Amino acid sequence: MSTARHASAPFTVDLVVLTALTSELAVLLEKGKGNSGRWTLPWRLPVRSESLNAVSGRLAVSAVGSKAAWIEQLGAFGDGRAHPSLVQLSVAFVAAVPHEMAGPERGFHWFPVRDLPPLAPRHRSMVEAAIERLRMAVDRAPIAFRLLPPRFTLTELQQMYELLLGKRLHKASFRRSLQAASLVTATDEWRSEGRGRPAQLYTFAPKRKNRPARGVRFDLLGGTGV
Amino acid sequence: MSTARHASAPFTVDLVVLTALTSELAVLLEKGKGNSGRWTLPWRLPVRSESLNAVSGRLAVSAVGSKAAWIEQLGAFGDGRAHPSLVQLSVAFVAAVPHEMAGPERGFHWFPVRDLPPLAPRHRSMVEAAIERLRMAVDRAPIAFRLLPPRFTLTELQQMYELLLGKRLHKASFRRSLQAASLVTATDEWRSEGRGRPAQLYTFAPKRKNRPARGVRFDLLGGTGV
DNA sequence: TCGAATTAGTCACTAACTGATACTAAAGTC
DNA sequence: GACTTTAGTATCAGTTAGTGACTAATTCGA
Repeated sequence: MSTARHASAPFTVDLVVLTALTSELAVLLEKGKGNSGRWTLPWRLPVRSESLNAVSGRLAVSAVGSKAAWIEQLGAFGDGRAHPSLVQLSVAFVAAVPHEMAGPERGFHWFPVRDLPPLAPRHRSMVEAAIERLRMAVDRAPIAFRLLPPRFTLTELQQMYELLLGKRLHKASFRRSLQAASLVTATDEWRSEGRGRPAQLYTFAPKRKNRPARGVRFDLLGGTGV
Repeated sequence: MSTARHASAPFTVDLVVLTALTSELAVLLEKGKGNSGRWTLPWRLPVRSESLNAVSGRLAVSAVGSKAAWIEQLGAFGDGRAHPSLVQLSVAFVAAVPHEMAGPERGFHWFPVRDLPPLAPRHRSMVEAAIERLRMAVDRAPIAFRLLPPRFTLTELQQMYELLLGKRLHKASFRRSLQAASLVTATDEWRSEGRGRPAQLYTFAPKRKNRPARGVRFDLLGGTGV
C-alpha cells in the first residue's frame, strides 16, 4: 500500500452505475481525474461526518444528473487491489438508472459491460460484484420497472428482465407470474411499433400481497464452493 | 463524530459470530475493552496492508478458538451511529460456528439474539443485518451442515434449518427436496434418542448438480418498500 | 386487394412441486 | 401387551412452471 494521507476521510466511496443500453448492460465510467487518464468508476473522498448513503446518493446525482432509480451498498473493497486514489479502503455502491434519463454529465461515458476499458483492479472487482448484486436484487426490488418509462408494453418489460438477468424468458410463463403478482395494470392505450399487432400499454401499480414463503431451496446449493 | 486519530488503519473490522444455541440463534459478545464495560461485538483496528478477509478470519479465530464454518462480509457501517472505537467507519463480517466447537475464549459470551444486552447503535444494526444475511445465505451455502457434527439425523438437520430460518418446515417436503438435491448420503448407523424409533445417521456429501434456473420471482417483490 | 410476414396475446397440456394427512416402523413406558 | 413417542414413507389434491401451438392485429409487398 502507498502512504497517501490527506485531510478528508481515509476511504473513498465508489459507485457502479448500471443501465440498460440498447440490448446490453452498461456501466458509467469517468475520464480519470489524476494519473494516467484512464477510465475509472466515479468515486469521491467524503468529508468527515457525511453519511455513506448521502455521499453515494450525491455521487450518483453528480454523475447522471438525477436521483438513481435504485441504489444499494455493495460492501467494502480493499485487500491490496489497486485503486486510483491510493487509499486503502473503498466502500462501493451499486445503482441503476434508466438510460433515457438526462444523459451522463460531461466527462462520463457509458460502456457495455462486455467491453470495458482497462480499469483499476479494485474497480474491476466492484463491477463484477455489482452485476451479480443487481441480478440478485432484480426480483426483490422493482428495478426493471424503474428503468422503464411510466407506460410500457409487456414485451418491453420482459426484454428488460432478460437484459438484467442475462437470460431468455418464456413469454407465457413471464406473463402468468406477472399476473399472479398483480404488479401492473393495463391502460386503454395501445402502441403500434412498426410491423406486427400493436401492444397494450401497462403501468406499474403493485398491490401488496403476502409472500408465499417457500421451503428450503437446496437446489441453490449445487453451484459454488460446497 | 469524534476526533479520535490513532496510528493504525482508520476503520475497524467488526464481527458478528452467530451460532445455534439450544433452540435459538445466539451472538458472540465481548466484555467491552475500554469505556463503560458494556458488551460489544468483537472488533479490531487492523494494521495497514492487512486484507479485510485476513483480519476478519483471525478475529474469528481469536474469539471462538477455531476457524469459522462460514464467514462473509456484511458491508460498511458508519453514518453517525456510535461505535465503541469512536472511529468513523466499520467493516462488518458475519460468521457462523457450531456451538459445540471449542467454546468461546475468555471474556466472550453467547447471547440469544432475542435477549441482547445494550449495544452500541452501530453494533445493533450490524446484528440485525447479520441475521438477515445469514437467512439469505442459508440456501446458497451449506451453513446448516457445517453447524452440525459430521453425522446427523435428518430431524436434527431440519431443526437446524428451522432455527436458522426462524420458521417451521414441513417434514415430508423438507426430505423430498433434500433428496432431490442429493446432498446427503445415509450411513448404516442409527441413533436411539430416548423414546421413539431410532433415527438413521447421514453425512453431508454433495454431488454437483446444475441449477434449475427458474424464471422471474415476482412474488418476492411484494414484501418491502415497493 | 390479398396474402405473407411479423409481433402481441392466450390457451391447453404436461411435468413438477407443495402441503397436508394418513399411514407403517421401531423403540420406550406402564 | 397396550399405549405413547419419534422416524420415515405413501398418497392425494391443489398449485405452479415450462412448452408449443394457437388466435389477433397490424405492415409490407406483390
